[in-house]
Amino acid sequence: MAVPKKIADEAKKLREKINYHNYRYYVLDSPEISDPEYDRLFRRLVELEGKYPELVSPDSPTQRVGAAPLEEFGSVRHMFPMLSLNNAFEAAELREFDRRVKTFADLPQDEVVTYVAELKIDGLATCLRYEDGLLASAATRGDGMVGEDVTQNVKTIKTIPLRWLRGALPGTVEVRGEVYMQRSEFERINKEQEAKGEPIFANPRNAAAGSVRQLDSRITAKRHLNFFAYELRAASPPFPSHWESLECLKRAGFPVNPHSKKITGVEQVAAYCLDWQERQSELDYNVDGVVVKVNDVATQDRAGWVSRSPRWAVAYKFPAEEAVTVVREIQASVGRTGVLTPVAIMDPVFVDGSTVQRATLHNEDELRRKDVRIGDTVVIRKAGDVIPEVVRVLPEKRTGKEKKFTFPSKCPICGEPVVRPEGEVAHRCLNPACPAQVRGNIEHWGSRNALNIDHLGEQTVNLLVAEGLVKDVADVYTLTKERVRDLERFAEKSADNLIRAIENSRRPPLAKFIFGLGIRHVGEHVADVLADHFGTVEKFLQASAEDLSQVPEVGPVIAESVAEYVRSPRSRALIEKLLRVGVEPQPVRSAAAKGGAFAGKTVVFTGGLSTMTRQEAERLVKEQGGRASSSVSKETDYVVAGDKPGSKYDKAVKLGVSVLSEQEFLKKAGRPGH
DNA sequence: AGGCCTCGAGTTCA
DNA sequence: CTCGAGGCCT
Repeated sequence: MAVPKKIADEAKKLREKINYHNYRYYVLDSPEISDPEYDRLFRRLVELEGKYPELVSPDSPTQRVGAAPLEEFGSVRHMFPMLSLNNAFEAAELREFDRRVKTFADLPQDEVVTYVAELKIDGLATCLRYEDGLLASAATRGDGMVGEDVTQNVKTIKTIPLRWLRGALPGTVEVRGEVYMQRSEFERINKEQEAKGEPIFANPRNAAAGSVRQLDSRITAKRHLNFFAYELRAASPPFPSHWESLECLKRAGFPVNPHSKKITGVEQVAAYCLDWQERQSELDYNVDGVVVKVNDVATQDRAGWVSRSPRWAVAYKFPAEEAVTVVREIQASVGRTGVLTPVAIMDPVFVDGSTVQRATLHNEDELRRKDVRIGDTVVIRKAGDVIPEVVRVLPEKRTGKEKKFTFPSKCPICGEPVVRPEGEVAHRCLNPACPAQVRGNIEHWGSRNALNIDHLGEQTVNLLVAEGLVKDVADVYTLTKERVRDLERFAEKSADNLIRAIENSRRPPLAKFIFGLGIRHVGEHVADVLADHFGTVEKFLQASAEDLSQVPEVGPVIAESVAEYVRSPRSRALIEKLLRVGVEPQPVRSAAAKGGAFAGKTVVFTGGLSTMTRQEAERLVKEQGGRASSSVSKETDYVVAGDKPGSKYDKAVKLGVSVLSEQEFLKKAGRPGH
């Protein structure tokens, strides 16, 4: 049944009206009409949409109430990676930042730079994608490249425009900002949770995070989340300054933090930071610092990037919440490599959202520097919001009964001797058969970045090893459902899950296989490099120290460690056993053979890249069949000169090697405008 | 030789 | 996130 034109027009008008009043009410906090009037408009729209379901458009305000629960979140790739910022903890570091900006942007040191300072809201970084002004998707930060699709949930946030009110930019743009929960709302929700006998949230950030990651967006709708926009990104930068982007966002109807300020000169910036450090409690939301950005986009571009963070922005962090507790014991925990790590066991204390009881002391040197003793009263805080850290000892609380910790001379797990090798800080148990190492190796094999075997976590591994079912990683593949099911805590279903997860891991890419072996100095990255270089397990097993040191990024230490590993009868036996029980590492399909823009070519990068990290660029070269090297020689085919190229550029010119700009490189790789 | 950047390995709690 | 250490550039 076609919708009569008159009705369609009315619905459209209603949507626009409601969206406008929404904005007046929620963003500007100055409604033009009364609540009953608003409700009348809303009910009329619901009525029309009920009668003619085809009227429901994605930007209809009725879509904000939440939809049926999802099975799981999809994933969304960000147009531009969401990167992290360098931190500053005091004014001196802000001045240092200012100095670096000028150095790298080729400005005289007496130049006064204009910055934009914005409160750093303690919430969840979120990326909204708009297509021709219409909200298309919303994603969490995730790993910076790919986030979770939380569109349904974000639509319930009333201050986020489903369609730009005015000045919509054409094409695809990303609006980034922080989803947060006001303190008052947090308290309201916790009271509600308490009344329902449900667990309460530790802090507003956790409450916001929990609400955004609700599979049932109807629940999210009931938690009144909020949003501040702070970044606008499009294929080509739409404005010459950051401040103008913020103004555009405001015009479009986004809430932009009212305390954001354009500031001239680093001294004024420092004053702003210190001012808000004092006044943060005046706000109805938590802030953990101030973000400072160079205002002028051209200056930003000249200042460039260091690996994954921009040189033109910095996060000034307010001092973290601290707590005082007592160290009752210091334990040495043994990791999979045999390293003994001292861990302080403390009286439980509540800091920044959770109760903390343990904190790593890293190693002997660190422990000495901080001079932590058993019985000491210490100040602790969360490093980066999660990991507890001992900040300092309070020596005035000492009674004289405190005991210094001495590293055990025998491994606490297997009783074999512990040594601290010359020139290293780590204490090690050298016994490869030490249960801690055996368990650790199996756990590592199953871990997410190695063979990714679900359900093979710490608990399960402990049990399997204790029961004698598994002595090494190869034994994992001889497990049967019947044998697992007979274990305690394992019923039909969980046994099934485990066995299936193991079966799914039988054909890993060579790189994952090598990483999973847990060879010393071979982490994810080096494993990747080795797999690409050797291509098959057979070739890898024949590698000599000399072959290995030819591999870029592999120096003498890694070469020796790997050579030792592949020649050791113990590890050869293990690998043979793995192959025998049916693990088939997949040879690397040579990109060179497949052809590609850089087939058989060697590419070297110099200077900073603006649209991707060095690593990503190197991966791109590899995907296209080429090899990324780090030094220029006559074997080099291309040198890609980014921002501020170094001596490699000069060398390329001298040797007559072709030099590409970043844009030319991207074009060649088939990713123009990436 | 010294400095910078990246990588590896260990860690916490819910 | 932390520290330590390996590799490469200057």
